[in-house]
Parts: sequence; C-alpha cells; structure tokens
Amino acid sequence: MKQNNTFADLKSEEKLARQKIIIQAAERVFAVKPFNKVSIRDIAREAGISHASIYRYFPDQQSLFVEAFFRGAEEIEQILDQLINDSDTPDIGKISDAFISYLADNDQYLRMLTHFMLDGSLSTEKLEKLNAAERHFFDKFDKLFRKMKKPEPVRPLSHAFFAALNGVLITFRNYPGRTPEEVRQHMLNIARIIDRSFSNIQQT
Amino acid sequence: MKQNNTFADLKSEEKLARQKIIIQAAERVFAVKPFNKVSIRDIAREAGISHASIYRYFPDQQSLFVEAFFRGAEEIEQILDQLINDSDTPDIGKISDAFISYLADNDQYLRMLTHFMLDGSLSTEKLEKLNAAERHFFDKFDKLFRKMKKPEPVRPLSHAFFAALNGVLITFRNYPGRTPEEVRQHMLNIARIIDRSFSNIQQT
DNA sequence: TGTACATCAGTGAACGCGCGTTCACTGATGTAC
DNA sequence: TGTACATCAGTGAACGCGCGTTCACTGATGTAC
Repeated sequence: MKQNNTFADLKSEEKLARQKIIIQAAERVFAVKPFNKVSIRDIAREAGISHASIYRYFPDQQSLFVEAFFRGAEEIEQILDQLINDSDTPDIGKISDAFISYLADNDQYLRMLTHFMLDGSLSTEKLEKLNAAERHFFDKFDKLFRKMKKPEPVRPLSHAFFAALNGVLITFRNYPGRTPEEVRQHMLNIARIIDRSFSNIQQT
Repeated sequence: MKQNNTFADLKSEEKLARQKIIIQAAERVFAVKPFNKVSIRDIAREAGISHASIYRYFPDQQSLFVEAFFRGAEEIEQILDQLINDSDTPDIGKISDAFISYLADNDQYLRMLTHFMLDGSLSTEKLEKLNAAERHFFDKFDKLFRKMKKPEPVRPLSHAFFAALNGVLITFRNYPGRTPEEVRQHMLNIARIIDRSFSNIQQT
C-alpha cells in the first residue's frame, strides 16, 4: 500500500498533520474560553493562520468543534483502559478518581461534552459519533463491574455510574468562593460516596 | 403599609405583573429553542411587545434569563417539598421520579441550570443566587435522608444524590433514535439504580 | 373648569459589533513535453 | 534544459446576518393650580 502512491500519501499525511495543528490550537482556545464564545477567528489566531484557511481543513465550525472534543475523549478512554486492565481486582475508587481528576483539570472536555449533550442542533451524524464515544465509556465500565463480580446485566450500572460522575463534575464545577483545588477535592469526596454505594449494589 | 402610598403601590404591582408576563413569555421561548439561541427579540415577539420595551423591566439579558430560571426552580422545590413532607417514611424512589419526570418534561429548566453551572461569565451576584437555589434543593434532600434514618452528616449524601440525578438527566437527554417517552423511561430506570444504591448506604 | 407641566410605558430606528462563511486572487510547487 | 500548465495552500476583503443595547420621540395619564 505504501510503495505506490507515496507522493499522494505524503501529501495527505501532511494535510492530516495540519488538521491536527488546528485541532490542537482549538483545544488550547477551549481551555481558556467558554465554549459558546469560541470563534473560528480565535482558533485561527491561536494556530497562526488566516481564519479563511480553516475551511481548507474542516467543512464547517461544528465539525472542527466535534473533532476537538474527540481528541480529549480518546485520552480519557486510554487512561481508563489502563486502570481497568491493569488489575484483576480493579479499585472503583481509583477509576472514578482518575475520571474526575482528568475532567476537573481539563474541564474544556467536560464543557464540550455537556454542550453537545444539551445542544439540539447537532447533526444526526455527529450525534451518532458522540454516542459511539459514550458507548466506549460504558464498555470500559462494564468491564470494571464484571471484574467486580456484579451480577449481569452490568450495562445499566455503567449508565448510572457514568451519569453520576458526570453529574458531580457539572454540579460542583462553579462552586463560588472555592479555589480550584477545593472544588476538585469536594468532587472527589462526593464521588467517593457514589463509589461506595455502587460497591454495595449486589442485585439490579 | 397599604393605606398610604396606595397609588404608588398599585403602580409597582402593575410593573411587577408586566415583568411576570415577560418572564412567562421567556419560559415559553426557552421551552422551544436552545438556550444559546434565544434572543431578546424572540422573547419580545412572544410577549407581544417591542424588544426595546424589555429594557424597561430588566437591566440586561442575563438578569431576565436568570429570573426565568428561578420560576422553574421554585416549582420543582414545591413539588419536592410536598413529597418529602407528606410522609414520615418518604419513598426515595417517588422523589427521584418526581425530580426526573419534571425536568424531563420541562427540560428548558435543566438546560438553563446546566448552562449557568457551566458558564464562567455569570456575575458573582447571579452565581450566588443560583447557589442559594441549589442549597434549597440540598436542604430538601437532607430532610429526606434524615427521615430515612441515614447517619449524620447527611449533607454529602444530598450533594451526591442531586448531582447523580442531574447527571442522569443530562447524559441521556439526547439519546439518538429514541422517542421522548423511551428516553424518559430510561432515565427513570437508571435513577432507580441510584435510588437503590443510596438506600443501601449506611455509613458515610 | 381649563391649562400647563411631569411622569413614564412603549416604540422604531439606529449603532456598533462579531460572527460564519465565501470569493477572487496570489504564489509556491510539481508535471508534461 | 526551458516553458506552459495544473494544483492547491493560504489569504484579505467582503457579504450578510443577527445580536444586545441605546436613543430620541410619542402619547397616554395623572397632578397642580
């Protein structure tokens, strides 16, 4: 596959590399600005290109935004994967800690995810892709609950666990008058209660 | 207090009544349009007045939006209050059903709440008001958990329970390819798992 | 009673802005002969 | 080797739009004398 078409391949690889640069610039902007304030012009400025150039790489704004989100989602998936595969008796506390910590520190992904979940104007195709990413999370948690010897079906448990952790992140994000460190600690404390209650469940 | 100033009183009552009409128009618009797409002009059109008139009643857009949210929050509070005060042995399942059902059917309030929770640009004063409303919810759940004879402190339980229910609502709102009725049923099923796990908690 | 004045809800028009997207163009690079 | 052509990333300017907010004005109502 690589011995012919090498020139064309190289070109499309370069194109992908440039796409990636734009996505990374977007992530940096999202980390700093509220989701609905981020504009194509902001991202272009951060990437050091003209805002018209963005349209050489993405058909429209929504596509770029969704791609930026998936970068983060993949990273979380990898972290969870490691934690869950590492041991035969994984610790639910460690998993929820990792999930909460990552999304508390990189809260642009949480804001993106929530925005997409609440936004009715997402195209069906994008929604489907988003849903597929969610299902990946559920799969990871399924694996966790199976290792914890929870009775089948474990999928509803995964739904509830994922939703509950999301809720903690969203609900306590904006606690006024607390430092980020205090907020994070509070989230972890509340997540601990959820861990424990899920640990106790024996039948669904 | 009412025997003097009656004319002035009447006037300010009328003013409040007109404010209320605008807020109700806003709620109707929010029920139908994504939060970040709702404009002052939309609300004015729905209320049957000029968009400039809105500024006779609200200093700016954010204030109107926040007021509209509080109308809904008060209604949920009343529903929960009734359910929790009704019985000495309240059923946590009924309470979470009521919470989920109301916010699944009137999901404009959920979207508003989530938007405010995620939005960094809310003024401190508004954030504080929002937080006070949240604390009201926590208080209700505290009462519930005390009646369920959970060990003190119950406040962390309330935090976790509120956050988890919120998470369920947000996470499953946009399940693609499901009817609203199926979505609602799924939310109730997942909430049931959370209820049960909280019922089992005996020490925090 | 009439008259001059104050108050204030309501409004259409305008301001100024930032946005997503498109367009016509430039210039670098590679290709064909 | 040079030359004519094709491709395509990149761009500044412009389009068209909707927005929040302000402004100057109208007209109804009440008040003072």
